[in-house]
Amino acid sequence: MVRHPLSKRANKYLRKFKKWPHSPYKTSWHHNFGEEQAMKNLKQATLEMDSSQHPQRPNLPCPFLLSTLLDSFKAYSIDPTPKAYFFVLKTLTSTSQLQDIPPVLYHLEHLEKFETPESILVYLIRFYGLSDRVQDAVDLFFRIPRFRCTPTVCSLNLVLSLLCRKRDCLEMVPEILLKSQHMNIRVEESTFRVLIRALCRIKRVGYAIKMLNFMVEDGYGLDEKICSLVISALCEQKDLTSAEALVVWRDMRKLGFCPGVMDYTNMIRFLVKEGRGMDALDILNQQKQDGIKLDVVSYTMVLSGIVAEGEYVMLDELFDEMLVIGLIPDAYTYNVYINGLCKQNNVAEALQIVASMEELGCKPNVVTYNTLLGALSVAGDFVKARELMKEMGWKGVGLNLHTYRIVLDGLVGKGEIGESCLLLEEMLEKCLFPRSSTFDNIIFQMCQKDLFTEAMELTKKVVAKSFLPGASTWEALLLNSGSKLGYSKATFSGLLGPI
DNA sequence: CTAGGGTTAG
Repeated sequence: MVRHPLSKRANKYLRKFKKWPHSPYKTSWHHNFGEEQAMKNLKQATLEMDSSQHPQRPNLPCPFLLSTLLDSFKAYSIDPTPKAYFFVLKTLTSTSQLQDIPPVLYHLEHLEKFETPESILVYLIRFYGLSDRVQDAVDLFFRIPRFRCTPTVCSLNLVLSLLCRKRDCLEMVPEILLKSQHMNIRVEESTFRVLIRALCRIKRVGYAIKMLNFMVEDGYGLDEKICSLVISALCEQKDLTSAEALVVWRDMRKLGFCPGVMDYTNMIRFLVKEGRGMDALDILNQQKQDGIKLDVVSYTMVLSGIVAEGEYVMLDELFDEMLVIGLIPDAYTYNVYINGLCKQNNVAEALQIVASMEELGCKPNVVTYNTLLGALSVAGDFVKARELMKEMGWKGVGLNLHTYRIVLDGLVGKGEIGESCLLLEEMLEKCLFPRSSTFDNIIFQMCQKDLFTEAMELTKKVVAKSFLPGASTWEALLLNSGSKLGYSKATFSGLLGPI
């Protein structure tokens, strides 16, 4: 390019052709320059404010940062920009100078003319909401139009999710939804999602389901993720019954919801927990029909539900079915099945199953043994029970508190006081305590058999271990004491121990 | 890709 420096077409920005080629402050170049400088000054002032611990002046009509902002821009004869306001607001929030925010907003609302970007307001609303100033957040939301800003669904969704975080704010949701219509914000699918998610999170599943219905009524398609979310929340709460849950499940399926493995599992677990084993079985069958892979866990849950309902024919059928489709039962499954047999007083077969599970390389665990011991105790076969407890010992299956309590309760129930005392001694050595009613029962039976001294001795022993017998123990001892033994008050104060 | 999800007892 050939230059003609003296011609009229010379580069007008070259210094030697100045003065200012344009009136200052009118080129965008200058404007940008001014803005940059103003921002620089503002930021600089902010930094100095931090390092010099600028004193707080809470009642000042024009707080420090705001006046700095205004001054900085005035110095370059340009109007403050949204960006500058945003910067000031961010600084104020991150340095917790909340008292200075309202004046800034006042300025923004009344003294500026630009359309405030929604993002600035969204930022502040979120900040308010997350710092426990939900009312401020809501107020600001309603005030958005006054900043010459058209609120969108973003602001609405934000406010709604903030409200849903707190139970006591929840009742404001309908009002917001209503008013948002007057603000010309269109409720979108995303709004429903936000609401449903929030409601599920705070376990207001009933409302979540209502919202889901509204969503469908409004013609939005069923969202699989949202459905799963509702199902899992539904299965964790306890206000809605299993019957209601089944209705929700059925309706969703009618609308075309295709549940995934986790949905089936959640549903089954919930129904079983609610004692609806046969309903759980129904879900399991749906899963089978839908061609969704079944696993040991689902079968185990359903089996336990079926045992709880006493449907033993079904129990056998389902257990067989499980084997037929090639699933390998594990200890959990066997334990459920064994429990089923024990409930039918079929300890002999239960023991056979234990033997066969060992052959299959599935080791019985403490649950297995506890189940068996419970059944043996009910049957009064304490010889076998003792045998099993020994077996647990050499098989390395640790006896736990339940093990002892199960057998002890069995012994006491059958009036085997001698054996009871022996087992109780064993327990005390390991610092395992019986249920207090069990102990009361032992003492009561001893007193009935005139074993008053022994009862006293035993009570002393447990009290020494800081186990507190129930009222019945004291009652039994008192009723039987009077005439038979002369004892001093010291006996009882000794019993009560240092506690 | 796997782990986790599931069992007994007043």
